[in-house]
Amino acid sequence: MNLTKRQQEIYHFLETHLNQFEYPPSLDELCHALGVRSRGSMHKHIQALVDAGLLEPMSGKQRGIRLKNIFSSSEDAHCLPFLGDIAAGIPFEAIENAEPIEVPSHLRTNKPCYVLRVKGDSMIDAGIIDGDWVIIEHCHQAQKNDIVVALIDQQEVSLKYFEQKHEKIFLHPANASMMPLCYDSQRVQIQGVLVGQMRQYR
Amino acid sequence: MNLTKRQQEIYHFLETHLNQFEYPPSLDELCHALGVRSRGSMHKHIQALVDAGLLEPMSGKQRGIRLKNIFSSSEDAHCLPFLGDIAAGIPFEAIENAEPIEVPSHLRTNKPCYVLRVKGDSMIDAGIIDGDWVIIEHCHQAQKNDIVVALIDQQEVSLKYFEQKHEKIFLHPANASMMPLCYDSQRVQIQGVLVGQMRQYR
DNA sequence: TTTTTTGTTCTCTATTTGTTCTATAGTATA
DNA sequence: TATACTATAGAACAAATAGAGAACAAAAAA
Repeated sequence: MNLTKRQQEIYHFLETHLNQFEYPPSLDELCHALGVRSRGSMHKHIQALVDAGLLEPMSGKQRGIRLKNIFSSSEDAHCLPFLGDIAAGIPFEAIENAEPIEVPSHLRTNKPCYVLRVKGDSMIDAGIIDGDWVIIEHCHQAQKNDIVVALIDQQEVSLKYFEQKHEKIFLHPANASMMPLCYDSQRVQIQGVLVGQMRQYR
Repeated sequence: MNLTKRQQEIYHFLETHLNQFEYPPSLDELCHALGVRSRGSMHKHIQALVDAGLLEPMSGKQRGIRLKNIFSSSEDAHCLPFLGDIAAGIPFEAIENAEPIEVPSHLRTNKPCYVLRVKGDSMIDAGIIDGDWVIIEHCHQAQKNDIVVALIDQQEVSLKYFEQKHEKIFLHPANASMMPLCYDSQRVQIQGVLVGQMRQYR
């Protein structure tokens, strides 16, 4: 359903100013803010916005005007735990309280996965840049040329290409200005393998 | 049905300027914007565009001029139409049969969007590589530094940084080994702006 | 409880704006 | 020349939109 001019004005006002009120405004207060003298007229506009699915129904409650969250329909979508920045490391105990992030099914596997946010430019030549989300399959081993989340000396976490030669593990950045890292294998713990990546513009 | 010259002018104006109005213009306002003095004449043109399937029917509503949303068909909550490779261009007739692809809500806008698959390395320095999916908001104008889907001479389609200087449009690759392209603005048609990106490993 | 605030419904009026119609004029084509 | 198509102006009408204000009922506060 399309909004009329006045309805758009009012919705835009609510979008931008609703959070500036201490509590949601009454119809009279809205009238005053928008230069309308009739409460009944304002009520008609608000009701139209409710019918259009843009506001929650007030159902008689005083000061019951609320914006409807358009994207809240992601309730039943496939979500994974977002565990924060890669540099911060992964306290796996905190998965329970982790914020969920929506991930399309083709960017994950059917094994347990989680999401991290990339910090830094060490994988820039692989098209993974600062701020990207990466979807990681939670596992503890990898093959050559996998991109892995590696925990070094129980401290530092990073995203690198994986290679194992005998008792040495090489972690290759994808950045011409950085050198590969080499560790004894017992110092490196694999915390997962990269299976997907997402980026938001705007 | 073919459009007359005037109808094409008006449709092009609506494509590029409709979203610059706070709310859709009335016929009188359209007349003023396009230098026409008769509301009745404008109505006839708009009606022709409705009959041609390019605009939604106004059906008596005030300010009822809307571009027809080509993507409204199979709008599964979390899916967008996947229209194939970027190089292939966008045959908008084939949208009906387009395969749906799952896209998380935070990688799209609440305007009509579609998905393309990237071919080639022209945006590699922006972290967009061959085989990536890109989510494009369907619109017809852009700002400097937006990454756009541009149709050149009704033939070639590509993904580039957008810049407009007077009557010239510059399309900048993100690849040190490629040169920017420069065209007269009427040769370039914007088909959308990049709002999200996804990549699958494995 | 009583009082005040505030949402709801209603009627009436005015303004805005889409729709239809007639008339005029330019241009291309048979 | 006659005909068809396109474009424009402007008048008249009808529908959609917006607002005011009264009366009432539900909710919240005292």
